[in-house]
Amino acid sequence: MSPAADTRGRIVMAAMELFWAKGFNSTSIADILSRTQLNAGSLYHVFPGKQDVLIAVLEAYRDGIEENLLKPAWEGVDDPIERIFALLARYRWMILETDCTYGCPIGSLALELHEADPVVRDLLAVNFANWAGAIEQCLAAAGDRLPADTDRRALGEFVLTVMEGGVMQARTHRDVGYFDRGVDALRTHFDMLLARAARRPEPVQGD
Amino acid sequence: MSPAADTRGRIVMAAMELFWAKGFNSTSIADILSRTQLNAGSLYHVFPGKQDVLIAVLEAYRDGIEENLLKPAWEGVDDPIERIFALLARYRWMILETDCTYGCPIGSLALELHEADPVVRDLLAVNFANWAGAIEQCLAAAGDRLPADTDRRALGEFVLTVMEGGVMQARTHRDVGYFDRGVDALRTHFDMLLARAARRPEPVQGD
DNA sequence: GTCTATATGTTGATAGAC
DNA sequence: GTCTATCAACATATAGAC
Repeated sequence: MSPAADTRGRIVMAAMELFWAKGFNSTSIADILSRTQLNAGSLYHVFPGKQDVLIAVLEAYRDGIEENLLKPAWEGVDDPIERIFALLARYRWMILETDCTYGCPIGSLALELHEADPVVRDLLAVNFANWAGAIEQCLAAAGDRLPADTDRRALGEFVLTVMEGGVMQARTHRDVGYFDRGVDALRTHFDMLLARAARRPEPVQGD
Repeated sequence: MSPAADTRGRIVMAAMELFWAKGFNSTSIADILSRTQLNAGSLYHVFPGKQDVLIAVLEAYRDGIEENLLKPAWEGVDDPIERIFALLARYRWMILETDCTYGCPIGSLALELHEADPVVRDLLAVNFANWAGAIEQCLAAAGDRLPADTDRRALGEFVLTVMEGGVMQARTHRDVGYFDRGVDALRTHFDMLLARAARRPEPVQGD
């Protein structure tokens, strides 16, 4: 790996943590340099400006969702519906791990950057879409356990909504209970959907 | 009304709009002075610093929720369940009115301010709690139309979650559809709860 | 590619006359 | 209470030697 690639990687890693902990605007280039032990020249040799660091960070989230988020969350969980709640359990764990200061990095950036460049906004949107898309695949795998008229895309987005809203309220109140109650409500939602599908089974081919 | 009170009111109003449009960190004192046509001396005569302007803004949201948000949303809507969706419809209207750039001012500030002063955090929490509390009152008014074991506090928070998540995704994708699908899912949730309560009516006193 | 020094602008906040 | 002028700190980004 070339030295520049290493430098780039160190910057992206440090910026990822700093943007998550302090936000984009409150993170200075000096913060990134301090954490990476690099000099301004090195950073500006790799990135034209601060926004390009943000873009690289969002690309890293996009490219790492499978390996860094879904894979560890779904370790040993095969049932597609339970995978949804296993992912939410992982967020719960992160909330506890950070003393209820955890914020979803994508969600926080999405709300912090009010007049974001189209490239940045697209990357935020792609990150959301991939997250919800992963849930949607679980819902597809659940097949006819869900009612036939279930909008699986909408339900995937709904799970993302519950995560974001739960994380937001838990952080603001410094209390996981707000996240837990949201997940409980979502569990009730799924229970009712599954019960409805069980009461009115799908027409089987040949009926 | 004393001149200072007028000055204070103008600053709070301007800051409210600016924090909503640009965020707290990206709004400078100069922005506020420019919009209010005031000078630095006047602002710092009323407020010790920028954070105190934020506190005043959050207090204004807290004190205005009934008059500025709930009252207009519930004009002519009496059914407690429909009031919930009328409030969400008002958010939909704001999303459209802003070309899908609308962000909930409280939610945005809650995620932007990573290391907020306890006073600020409490005010954010109170704003959330009052919003969810207003929904909870609707749910209480719905009485036995909802299942007896329904956690009405949790469900009120859940409605807030759906609003925040829907607004967040709609803004990021610049597409109301994301908000609409979230509200639809919540409608399904309520329909299932109401149907469940109708199937298993509450034990009536004397049964 | 990396270093140091620095340009250039903006920030929140203050001083002191009126 | 309001005005103007200004401070000190910090921001992003650049220049040019090595």
